[in-house]
Amino acid sequence: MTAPIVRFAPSPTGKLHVGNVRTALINWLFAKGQGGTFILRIDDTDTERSTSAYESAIKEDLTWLGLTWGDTFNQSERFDKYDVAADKLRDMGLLYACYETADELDRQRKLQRARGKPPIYNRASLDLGDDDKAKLEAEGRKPHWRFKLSGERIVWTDLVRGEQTIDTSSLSDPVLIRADGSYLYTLPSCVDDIEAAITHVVRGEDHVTNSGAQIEIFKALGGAAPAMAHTPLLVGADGSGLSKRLGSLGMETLRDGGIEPLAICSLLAKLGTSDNIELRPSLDILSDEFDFGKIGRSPARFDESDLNSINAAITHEMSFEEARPRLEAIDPKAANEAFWLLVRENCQRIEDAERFMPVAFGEIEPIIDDEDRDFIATAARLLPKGEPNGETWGLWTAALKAETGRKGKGLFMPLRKALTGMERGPSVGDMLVLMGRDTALSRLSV
RNA sequence: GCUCCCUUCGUCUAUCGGUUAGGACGCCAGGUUUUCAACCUGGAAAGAGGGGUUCGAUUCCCCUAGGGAGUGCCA
Repeated sequence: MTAPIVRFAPSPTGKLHVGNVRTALINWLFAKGQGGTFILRIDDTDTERSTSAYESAIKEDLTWLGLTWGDTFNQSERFDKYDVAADKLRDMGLLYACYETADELDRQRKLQRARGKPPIYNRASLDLGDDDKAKLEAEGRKPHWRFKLSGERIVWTDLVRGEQTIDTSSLSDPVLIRADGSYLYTLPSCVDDIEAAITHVVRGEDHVTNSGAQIEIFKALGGAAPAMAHTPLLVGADGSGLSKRLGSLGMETLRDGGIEPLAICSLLAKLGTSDNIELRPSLDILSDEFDFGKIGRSPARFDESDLNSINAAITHEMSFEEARPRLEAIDPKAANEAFWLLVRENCQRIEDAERFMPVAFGEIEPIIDDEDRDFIATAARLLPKGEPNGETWGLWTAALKAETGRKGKGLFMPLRKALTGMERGPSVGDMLVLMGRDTALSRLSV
């Protein structure tokens, strides 16, 4: 196969969330795995809703995720190209002026629906003569422009869904140009895909019917349609649509919540595929493992708790150097290698290390149960002299065991609770070294 | 309403008519002689329902139910 060229084409009308990111990721992994090119196209033909703030947020998020692009451009800078394509379609008689208002169309659709018929545009404007049009325009009406579908069945072999058939006679002729002269995404997308020599259009299955219409546009414009791959959409953990929760599933929210990019990519790359869902070492490995054939056809549930456990796996192995900047952001004192290596296994996110800061370097409220008071007093008395080191814990607990006869949980848990104020956490012996003898003694004072 | 797609353990899935229906995550139990984590061992856990076709259906067909998507002068 020749090297594929793919594109991710977000509209800068909002922020990236797990749904878009999955599409971006799949495109990226496919391109990378085949030695191809990943293009970032900003679909900002809707100048009303598009903002440069969203555009830079999207680029920032993609960069953070590691989804770098070989080329990027904005559709808003290419209107002249779209004009040429539109003229061509008009000359071919495939783009025709329509004069219905949005209200009229809405009424028609409701009527058709009420009769149990599919709400398809009736092509009334196709029959308008020049006189009719002149009259309507004299009334001040501006036309919008529709692409004339062939009415034939469009067939393609989808890389995910297999043989696909779209009956264009069951579709409305798509509006390509609004009454105000601006372009909808349909035509620019085809024009750009042809010019960028896109080999594979990879997007969510919400686009399958669009693809049917767009394949006709590709052909009309003289190009062959790219290969198509439509992936099932993600749904929430409860099986319902993801749309309600997009805010909490935005990249910004996840990043602020301490989620690592590789956790997101690992989950999104494997979810809904026949591969196991687990942390993978890198995007390169993920792209080596990527295959359209592994993607199932039913919607996969996106569960945030999976994200947390994959993130925990990253955190448990993260080196001090990697964690350092984020630890510094918590507290300069937290940027301590011994501390990090001790607590990381108890952290799901780097930021969870903050929880153990008071234990190592600050004040905590010791937990000493009444029945353990004598034991703790004994412990304080037997704490080896000098600053604690790697040997101290073993010597100390052995002495305590000999003196009190306690062992196992009864021996260790009271010490843990007194010294750390918690029932769970990192190794107490190592924590003892960090907190120092004076702090330990003060926590053991009954 | 109409069109398309989907439906196997809780979750992601394997199975190309004959399997003790497999794996992973999660869960439960035990172990590793402190907790958590990690690791090891074991365990519970599934073919939406109903009809066909067939010697034999999870697998093929139909119906029903449920879910997703489309049906925009959104993308």
